Amino acid sequence: MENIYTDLKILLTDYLTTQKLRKTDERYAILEQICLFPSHFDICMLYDRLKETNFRVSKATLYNTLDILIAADLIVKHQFTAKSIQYELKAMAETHSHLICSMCGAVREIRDSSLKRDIKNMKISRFTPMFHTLYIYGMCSKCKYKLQKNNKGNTKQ
Amino acid sequence: MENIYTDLKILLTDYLTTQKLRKTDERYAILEQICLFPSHFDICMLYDRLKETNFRVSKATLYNTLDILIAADLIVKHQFTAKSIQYELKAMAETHSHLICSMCGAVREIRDSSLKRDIKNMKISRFTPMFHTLYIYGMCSKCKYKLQKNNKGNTKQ
DNA sequence: ATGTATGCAAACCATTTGCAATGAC
DNA sequence: GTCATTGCAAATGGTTTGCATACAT
Repeated sequence: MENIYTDLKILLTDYLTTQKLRKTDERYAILEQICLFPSHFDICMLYDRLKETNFRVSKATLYNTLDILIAADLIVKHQFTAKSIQYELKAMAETHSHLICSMCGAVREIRDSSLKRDIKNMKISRFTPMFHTLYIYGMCSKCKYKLQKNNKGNTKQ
Repeated sequence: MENIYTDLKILLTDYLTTQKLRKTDERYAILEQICLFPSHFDICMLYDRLKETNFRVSKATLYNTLDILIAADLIVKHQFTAKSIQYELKAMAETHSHLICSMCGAVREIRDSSLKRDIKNMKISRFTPMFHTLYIYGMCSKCKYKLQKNNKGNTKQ
């Protein structure tokens, strides 16, 4: 599982080299921590995680580094909700779509290989697709259950 | 074209009535202006538009009202980019997906009825889908052209 | 030695909140 | 008359920026 970092480390080094950017400890430490997240994460989660493991990195550096990782095509940015941006390893994001509960904000992933294929095969003029996100908004079973329970009280609507 | 407002006005009235919310002039004026936008809009655009037409409405009321319109299922929220949220009439959003240029941020719409159907037919356990968004990120032809032109200078990479 | 990267703190800005005044019911 | 709604201004909080210091090259 951790060996995804082994691969991405090489890609990062390649990118930093061709772009003439510096190979700092912070950049590798950040990528390493990102590889340990099971899926999405936000800046705060990453910040806290780094603080309690290797070494603390400033927020400014985090934002800067995440932009580099996006440019290097290693991670992607999600905006499921207005509050706080979420990130994810691109390699992981490619394998699933997202179910987002409009009530509680919970995000779940689902595999949908056939749909992915259809999207990839779409013919689009004057546009070169690189990456896509499919967000399906709705209600998770927990919230639906809560809602039904609440509605039992007012049967006359 | 404007008669979409005629329809939505009725739906809004229904919603406000069942939810025991007040039918204020502001709420109808806001919905009316929204119906005049050809597609996406943000709070600022709506605020300016209202100021130069009917009457000025405060930002606080705008945010409040948009939340009601979302709850009433008349509009949807988009987060194409981190900066500023965009909104769109739900009836319009259902007809297309979005192409977003990662370089210049331009958003274009494309119709994709077969894909929409596939997504609707997906079987998802423990989740009730209400609405979905497909964002395809990539490069628009203008930016691609610019990039190619720039790269001609440095052939040695 | 040079100039990029980092950390800190201040700035920014869209959105939210608190509260007094207004107006729908 | 009551209480939801509005407008205003202040607060919030995630993200960005400016600048002095640190360090990769």
